[in-house]
Amino acid sequence: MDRIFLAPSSDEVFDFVSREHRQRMIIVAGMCTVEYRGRAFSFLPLGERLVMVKQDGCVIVHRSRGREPVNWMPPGTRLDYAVDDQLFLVHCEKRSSREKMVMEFVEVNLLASLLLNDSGQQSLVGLESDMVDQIVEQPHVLEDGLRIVRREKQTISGSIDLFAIDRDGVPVVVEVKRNPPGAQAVSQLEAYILDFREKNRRAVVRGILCAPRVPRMVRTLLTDKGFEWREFTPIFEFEDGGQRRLDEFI
Amino acid sequence: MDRIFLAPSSDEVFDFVSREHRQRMIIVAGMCTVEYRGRAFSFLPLGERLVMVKQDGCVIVHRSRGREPVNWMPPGTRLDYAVDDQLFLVHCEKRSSREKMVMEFVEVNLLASLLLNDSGQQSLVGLESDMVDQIVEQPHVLEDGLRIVRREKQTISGSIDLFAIDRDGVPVVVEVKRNPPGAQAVSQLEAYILDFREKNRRAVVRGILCAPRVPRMVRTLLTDKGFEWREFTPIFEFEDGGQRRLDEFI
DNA sequence: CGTGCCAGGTGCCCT
DNA sequence: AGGGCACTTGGCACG
Repeated sequence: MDRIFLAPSSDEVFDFVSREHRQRMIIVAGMCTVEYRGRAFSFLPLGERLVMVKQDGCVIVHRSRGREPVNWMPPGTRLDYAVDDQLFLVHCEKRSSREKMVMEFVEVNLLASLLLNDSGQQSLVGLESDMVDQIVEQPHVLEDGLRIVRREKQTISGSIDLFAIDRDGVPVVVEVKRNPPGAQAVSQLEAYILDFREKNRRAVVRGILCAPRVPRMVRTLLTDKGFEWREFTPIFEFEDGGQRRLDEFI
Repeated sequence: MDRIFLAPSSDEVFDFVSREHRQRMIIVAGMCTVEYRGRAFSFLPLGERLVMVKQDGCVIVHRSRGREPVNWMPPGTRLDYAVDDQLFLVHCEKRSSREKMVMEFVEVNLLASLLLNDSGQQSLVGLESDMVDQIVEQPHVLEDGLRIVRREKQTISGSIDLFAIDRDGVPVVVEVKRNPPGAQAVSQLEAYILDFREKNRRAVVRGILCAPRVPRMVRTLLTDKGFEWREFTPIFEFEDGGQRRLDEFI
């Protein structure tokens, strides 16, 4: 099922990866250098890393710490393997995005291939879209009498999350943030509003920033610019019928 | 050096990880479910995945495709291993960020530990800061007679990349983007400008958006709002003395 | 600690 | 293919 080498020679590595490439996920751990040229330029001097080569052509280089790979290539990358002067070489190139990565292995400690049979779909709730869903279903969480007119309304300055009409018939632009917003969210809202007024001859329009928590600084900024804010923590439903707030920890 | 098990029993897995935990990076490949509760809620049904547990306490779950892990826990996560009813269980919890991940292994195909000796520093050029460096050194790439006054100037609406004075003594706000900017970058610039005028009694001030490429739509938006744009592709120098433009592919 | 912002961001969905 | 935007964004620098 799974195939493994411990401390293989460069030739053994070459034979192995040539046989397994794009058939299985390949794992190579060893002492190497990594050079990248494309969207930026980087060089990683000699050291021991773990490399994954997936069947979709993406390459991921991990160091001993951190969630993020130190180097990588996106899915669709073309790989060429070679042995030169006892070094095991991996040339990665993606022409469409014009980028390239080269790894030179001085030594390979672990070499393995895996066939991961994995077709299940991950369920995921608690995203901003779930939050918007809830506001659409129950607009009163923002304020009584609010009527949602449109979702994801396109404007020249970007798209706004919700466009609504309040109980007095005044249009309302609503920007929803799942995470505590910064000044940037206010700028975004302001741009929408200015744009709306521009296009509608200085019509009266309200702007609301909605998030589970709105930092004090942002509140001040909103108030200064004549906008409003709402704090709203959504409640999520699960397949088992349970409900849970996003800020509950279990 | 590196330690490996093929198709170990749950008890063997438990003994192995208990011994290696935080001593070496641990790799577990096998059939499992993954549940996450924290910043969101997710469930991944039974399937074969590759899991890395690093010494800094981060956990990374990879599927057969894609650069991104399907599940993960950040550095600093506390792990508990257990065997229950032939299942190998991994409980991951990070109290500071109130999140939790649970993996249940029905079967483990590959189990390994790695001691990655890796101390070298990665060099990386081509970032936005490198681009700003170049403008500071040679302001004429933006326009003749421009004098850079400040870098990373703080404003209430965020920080601006460069603050300068043009040949006529008019203040200039410069926003630098490494990647093609969107409408958001214009909003950001606009917020700075509005803020500046507010604080300086409607003083005359110019706004420039500088990027290697400025999309047509963004140009229009900038022009509408009375701002300017510059296209500027930086040239990077390497330790070997070579120079290269970021848009050159080799 | 939080706050702000870049990233070789990645991935998804839209036109 | 390109634009726009959320992300369990991650990571770092700074107050």
